[in-house]
Amino acid sequence: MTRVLVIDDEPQIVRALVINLKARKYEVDAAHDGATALQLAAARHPDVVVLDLGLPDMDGVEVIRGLRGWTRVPILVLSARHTSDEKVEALDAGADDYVTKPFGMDELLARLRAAVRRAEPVGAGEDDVTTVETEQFTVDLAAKKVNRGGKDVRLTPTEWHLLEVLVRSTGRLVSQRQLLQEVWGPSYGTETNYLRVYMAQLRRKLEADPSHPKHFITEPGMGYRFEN
Amino acid sequence: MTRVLVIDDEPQIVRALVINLKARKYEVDAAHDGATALQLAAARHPDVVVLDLGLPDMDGVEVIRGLRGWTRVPILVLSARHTSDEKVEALDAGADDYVTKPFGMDELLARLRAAVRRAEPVGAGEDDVTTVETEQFTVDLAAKKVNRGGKDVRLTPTEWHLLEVLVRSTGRLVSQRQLLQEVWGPSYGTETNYLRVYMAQLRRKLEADPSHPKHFITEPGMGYRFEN
DNA sequence: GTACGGCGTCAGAATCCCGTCAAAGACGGC
DNA sequence: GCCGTCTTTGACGGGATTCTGACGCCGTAC
Repeated sequence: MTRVLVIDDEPQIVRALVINLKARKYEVDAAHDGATALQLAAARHPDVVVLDLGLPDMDGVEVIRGLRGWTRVPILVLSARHTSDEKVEALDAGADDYVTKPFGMDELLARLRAAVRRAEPVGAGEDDVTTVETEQFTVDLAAKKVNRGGKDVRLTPTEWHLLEVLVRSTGRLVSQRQLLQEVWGPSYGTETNYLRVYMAQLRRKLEADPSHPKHFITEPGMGYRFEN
Repeated sequence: MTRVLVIDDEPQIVRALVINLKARKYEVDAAHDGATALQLAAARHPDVVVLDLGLPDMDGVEVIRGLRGWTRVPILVLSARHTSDEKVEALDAGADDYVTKPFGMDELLARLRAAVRRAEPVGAGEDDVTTVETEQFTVDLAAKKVNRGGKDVRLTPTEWHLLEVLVRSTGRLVSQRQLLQEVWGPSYGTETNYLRVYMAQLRRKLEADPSHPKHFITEPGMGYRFEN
């Protein structure tokens, strides 16, 4: 699901955007000032940012610069200013698009889709690592492929999803609750038997010695960890 | 040097753009109709395209689709039409930005810079591939032709579009949702029966043994993959 | 030594997903 | 207005995937 960060200090605009975006199956975070926005962006890694330039605490262009310092996430600027200079400044600061208020919701959504589409196939913007290698096997996150000894390994959707979550935080412990919610959905959290079954599948398909795993480590009572 | 392709049938607009672009050290090609534009694009591989939708010989959106079949070059659309529908259609067809006439030259140039900047780090690789060959058949993305055993294969528009999307990300898994949204439009995403029907068509027309596909691989529950 | 909680394993049942086919509906050309 | 092509829709069978419960093992606490 695509995650959108909406930054605007006018509640009615935020409301309109949130409603429309959620109706179209986007995941939405909202901030009403620049400082919160930068924090949220760092914490949530949105796939696209919608930014109103008229914020109470800081200049909108500063927000753009703050984001561009560490991410290439598409930024779609909203503004009431129609002057050419404003647009040029925002675009040259790193914005991807500039829409003047009042705007048509259809158009905004289309521009949003365009921005997301452009960014997508490359590398999701945040992690540059698309392949992970171990002595036993290779995981290609972009192609969604696992190779072991020259042969592609077939994984079911659930197996793949679980592997993906673990590999994305290589070396770190991922709690059982977190795994369940990521793979099976937000309403799961206690069905640890699912994890046992699917971890066994993964180990059987990928570990050299499935009963003595080297990469898929169990942390009893806590969760699982992918070690490289 | 950045190469720009300008497509417009109004001489004075072309002149103004060419002068301004050349003054800023862009290399400029110009076309005054869609057919010439597509040829020029294939021959010269511009880094960015400025496209006026009002062309004498074909619909501007068709030009966008023609380009998008084989290249991800940024497309900046110019149009006198202000309606939301026009914009949405162009953007969803693959345009990157939409500027209504009359436009400010400063703004246009800023949007152009933004479009080029975005595309920069990616580029390099996949863009120049216009034909893909397998033992069974050859796909020419620019010419929109598929050849099998010396004969051209007739594909319907939908079949072609689906093939195009798959071939463009050869080796990578393309999710069902992504395929549906690319081929049928942004409002689709769950109609997987369409995919089943059209994948069957493609396999029947292109695979040596349609019931045991070598190139059009199904990843159950996830999507499809074109393997070469 | 024993009870208990957490984990791995296994196998059967229910469900989901895919490929296939055929027919109805929409569209465009003549 | 008719006809052919393309797209959409529905139904069906077979196979893969997911869910579920039972069982045994192991370490820890008492």
